[in-house]
Amino acid sequence: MPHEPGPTPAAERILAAAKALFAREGYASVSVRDIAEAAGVSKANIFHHFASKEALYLEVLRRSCESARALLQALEAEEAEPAERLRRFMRGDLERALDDLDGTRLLLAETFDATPARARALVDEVFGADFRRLTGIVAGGQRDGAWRRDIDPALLATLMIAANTFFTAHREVLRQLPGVDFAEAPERYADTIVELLLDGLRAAPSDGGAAPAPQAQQGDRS
Amino acid sequence: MPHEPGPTPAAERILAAAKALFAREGYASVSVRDIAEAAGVSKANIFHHFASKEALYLEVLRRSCESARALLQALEAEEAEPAERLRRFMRGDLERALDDLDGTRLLLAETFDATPARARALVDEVFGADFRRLTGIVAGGQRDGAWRRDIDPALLATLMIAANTFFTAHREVLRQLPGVDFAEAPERYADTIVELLLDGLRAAPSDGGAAPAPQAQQGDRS
DNA sequence: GGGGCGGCCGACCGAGCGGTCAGCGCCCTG
DNA sequence: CAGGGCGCTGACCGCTCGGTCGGCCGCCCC
Repeated sequence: MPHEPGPTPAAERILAAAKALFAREGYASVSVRDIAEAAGVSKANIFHHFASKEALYLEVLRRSCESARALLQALEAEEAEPAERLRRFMRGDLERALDDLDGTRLLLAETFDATPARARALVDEVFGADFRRLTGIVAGGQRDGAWRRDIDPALLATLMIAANTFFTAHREVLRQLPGVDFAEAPERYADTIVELLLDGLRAAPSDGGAAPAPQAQQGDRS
Repeated sequence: MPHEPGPTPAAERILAAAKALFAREGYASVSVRDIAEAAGVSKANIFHHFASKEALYLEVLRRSCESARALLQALEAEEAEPAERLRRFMRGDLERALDDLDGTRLLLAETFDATPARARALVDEVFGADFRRLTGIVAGGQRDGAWRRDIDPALLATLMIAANTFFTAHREVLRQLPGVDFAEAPERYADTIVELLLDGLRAAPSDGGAAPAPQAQQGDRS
């Protein structure tokens, strides 16, 4: 190529240092001086490449969003039966989250207690499409007749995402919890959960005193 | 009582304001001036009651820990069959988390990416006992013979906690996700998840190509 | 009624913050 | 080889940060 330098090497180092620091310490706890030192550049150079600390943060976030979205979309290109697709999604999603821990933590911190506008933006740009695909897999299994239809696909998708999010965000707690031996075995964690959910999904459509009926049996204790 | 004033009313207002601000904005983003203004006191008065900003934060955190632990222990005093105990735990835990949203967010932020020492302290003081109780309920159901024994009780407990944590921490995202109609119905969310897990638990001990066997079938793609 | 004491305040401090600016040197072009 | 632009820097700016200090004011005990 002729002369398409793109971001300077120094700019890349700034982005990398900023990503690590923002993910580990949080936006407000990191100073531009910290980032400059970690990247081995002068503070002024950071403002030469980025308009402000916030603009730098947003660029870091944008890249993390883009990479997460790309990896998520690359997941599961081939066709397979619904159970297998669920298994692959769960494994792949968790593996991706752990591979880019800093990026994942950035996104998690962003969705944690986000404003409605922020949440909508993140859903539209990053999570929405994959969540839809996940619910689509479940709905497909239900249409096949293999799975019960009284479980909301969105709820099952949420449960799977919740499991992976928890593993990623609170892994250190998992390591300390009594009786937990899977903190270092994410694949076993993912697989076991999917199998458990799959068995729940294959059960009969809930005859007992469960929570199937849309009637409001909801008694808030008043 | 004669003269046991305890914390001054102003000190209580400071604690309340600090809790709300720390929970919503994060420790580093909140200044002592912000807290003073929100509490309607002078900044100097804050340092009159608390040695430092960090000491104030720790006191807020200590109170939130204590209250969470007390409410969790109050859950489920009466005996019941395992399934019902699981149901009550799930509902109660989620209700408590949402009732004291600020306190819950404080704890969640603390466990998010915590250092090992911090994680251990929080497990020892707050979560450990309840996690043990939850795994105990599951193990009891397995001993009864009602539930399959190839599911790790700790994993099921983790999954339940993960579901509640996710609902609490990322509720705004839930509201924006396509096809999600339970963002405003925490009790339905909790109940449906428990029923799904219960059905998975009642299934046969996993004959297929599941993830039961302790053999390492783990192939990381290398 | 006088005195002490604890809750509380306004004013102030040094440090560190995000951000600016004039200028230096390298490299590419004419 | 002259010149201009760009990547980059050290020094500097105004401001806000967490924290301190001397003193006021009202209550309670003698």
